[in-house]
Amino acid sequence: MTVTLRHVADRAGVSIKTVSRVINGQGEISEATRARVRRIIQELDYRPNSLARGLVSGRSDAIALIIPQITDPFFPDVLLGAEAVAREHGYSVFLCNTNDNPEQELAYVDMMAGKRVDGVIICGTRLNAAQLEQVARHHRVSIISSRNPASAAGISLPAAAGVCEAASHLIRLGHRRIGHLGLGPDENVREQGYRRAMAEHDLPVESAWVKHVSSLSVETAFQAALELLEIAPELTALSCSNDLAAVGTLRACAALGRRVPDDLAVVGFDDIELASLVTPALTTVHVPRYEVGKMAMEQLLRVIAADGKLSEHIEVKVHMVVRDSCGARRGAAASDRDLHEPTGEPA
Amino acid sequence: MTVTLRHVADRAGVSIKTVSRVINGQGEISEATRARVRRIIQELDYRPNSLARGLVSGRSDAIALIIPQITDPFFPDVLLGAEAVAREHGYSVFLCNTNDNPEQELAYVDMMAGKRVDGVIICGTRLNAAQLEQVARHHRVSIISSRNPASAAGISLPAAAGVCEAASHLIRLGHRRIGHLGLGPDENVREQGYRRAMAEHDLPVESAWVKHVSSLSVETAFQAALELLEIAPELTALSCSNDLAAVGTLRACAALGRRVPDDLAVVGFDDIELASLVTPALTTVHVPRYEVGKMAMEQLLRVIAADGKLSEHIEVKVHMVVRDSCGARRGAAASDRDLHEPTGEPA
DNA sequence: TTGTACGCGTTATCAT
DNA sequence: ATGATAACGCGTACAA
Repeated sequence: MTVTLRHVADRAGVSIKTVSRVINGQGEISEATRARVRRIIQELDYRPNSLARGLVSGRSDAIALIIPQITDPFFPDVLLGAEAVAREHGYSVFLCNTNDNPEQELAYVDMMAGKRVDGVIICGTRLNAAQLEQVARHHRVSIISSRNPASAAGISLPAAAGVCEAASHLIRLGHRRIGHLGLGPDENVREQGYRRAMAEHDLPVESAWVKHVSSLSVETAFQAALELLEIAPELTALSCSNDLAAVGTLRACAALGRRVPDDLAVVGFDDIELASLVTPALTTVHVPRYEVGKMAMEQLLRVIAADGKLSEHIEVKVHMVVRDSCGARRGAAASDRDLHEPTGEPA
Repeated sequence: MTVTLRHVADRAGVSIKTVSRVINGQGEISEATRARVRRIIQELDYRPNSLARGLVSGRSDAIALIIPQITDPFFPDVLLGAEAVAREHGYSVFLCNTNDNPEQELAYVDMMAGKRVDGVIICGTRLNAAQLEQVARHHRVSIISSRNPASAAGISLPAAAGVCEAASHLIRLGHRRIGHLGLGPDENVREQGYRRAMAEHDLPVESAWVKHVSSLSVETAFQAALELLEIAPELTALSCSNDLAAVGTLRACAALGRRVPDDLAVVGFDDIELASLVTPALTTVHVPRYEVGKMAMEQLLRVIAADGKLSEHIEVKVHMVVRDSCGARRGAAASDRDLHEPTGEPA
């Protein structure tokens, strides 16, 4: 039923190798036969079978992108960047959404190994260091993380430094009782950034001030923030592991009647589009997500080209974006700072 | 380098067929050899090559999901639902992001045909009816759309009816000069819903009231709304093709100093999470996206099982969600309607 | 310039 | 219960 090289060759009265040649543009072929073969290919709507091709070439021209939650707006941007580069280079991408589940993540790694993907991008892994090392040893990977195994190539996000900067910002604004809301108890790089900022300023961190959630969504953060603010009403500021958590906190404050930033200052992380769309707009740390995805894929291409022998990390830069959720606003109207300036804006 | 059946067979002192049998759980195998083979497989970390498997079986256990923009929060949810079902059934999913570009969409369809995917889910296609028919004839597809080709199976979204309902809501609130902002000029199902509502109520639609954009994002909608409201300041309400467009409109109103809903009522479509997070919260039409993705994948499985001979559409239900952006708010505090009710909420 | 024959790793058909 | 062998569709030596 399905058209193969054989069919095209027979129909064109040539050998399959000749057809193969015109398809891959190799060797010298007479213009006449080339044209004829091309026509037959069109007529028969022939399409090379990637499976067969991959079987012999040992390459599948596919890569896997492993992420915890595509519904977190952080990841679609990363995906976009990675996919753009992948497509440019003829690669397709398998999307592997792990639902924040380490076991599902490992299962996907295995599955993708079976698919003989040429490489794997792991972003926002929920694996522990040992597991990640293990995966990196057996596969060609490009890891996007703030805790990259030394043995694996990838993109390094200065998350601890970023959160530290954000927390320091709160401290500079005069806050002393600052809490943290984030993933826990294991994935604590960001929390460490918060703790570092507190330590550097000789500020105590009460254990009740740190709240852990199992996944970062507006809803889970909303619940967690509600509990946190009940247990630790003395907090005047909250550092959140990402913007979704910060938005959940905003909602919790609204529900509790606490005004932001007056009654509670809030900082997020990631600078997803949502951060600038909520009220008050979030002060947060910008991560160039599209670039990160792009760089991760470029790095993966290098790993593939280097036959796996490459373990370089590239560190991206992040920077704070000050908006309204901490009360330290510099001029300008709240509504249009992050969009192009409209012409003739009325007062 | 890579471990094959052969290696396992040799090491276990059996034929490759025997190994194949224990892997696929076929035929009668003595417990002894089965155990031994299993052990060797573990030792060698053997993994069946899907490419080879697919070559002979004619199946790749992979499907393609084609979407215009993963950064539109509509699609991640659809993806999640589709992926969950896919994984349950042992399928992997290729993500094909077309960037709203019909040519890239067609290119992806071709590419995926080469990959010998077992089926394709097309969601939010930018192809015209003829192109879509064409694709549906040559591939096993499940199409998520509000304009499903009769010949193809899929999930049908009552977008026109939904927009009509939303626009009618505006009309019931007393609005007469209502505009529409959406994708154009081709993909106009939603616009038609708006026009139907206006027609049913004998209201005119000035050509200046309908604004087309080439893609639906906050940013493009912001620009478009700015222009629209300048050209047609007489509008008192705006029906938007989706929530992102509605949020862009909200931003434009903020920039122009027009209050929502007082100076302009706004309705969206999709009910993405963002809709309930902006201020004022959007009145919109809820689409059960996760369910849609799930159903689409289930439908695709049926198409595959039926050997492509299936063209049934399943229509999903949508419903209006009234929030604050039209001024027709029923009781309750704005902030917590869409999250679980907190205990002991202060006044 | 073009063709033949083999192998990629697996499943399936027959034997034994 | 197990094994030899032929496909699957394509690329690559090696010939011609």
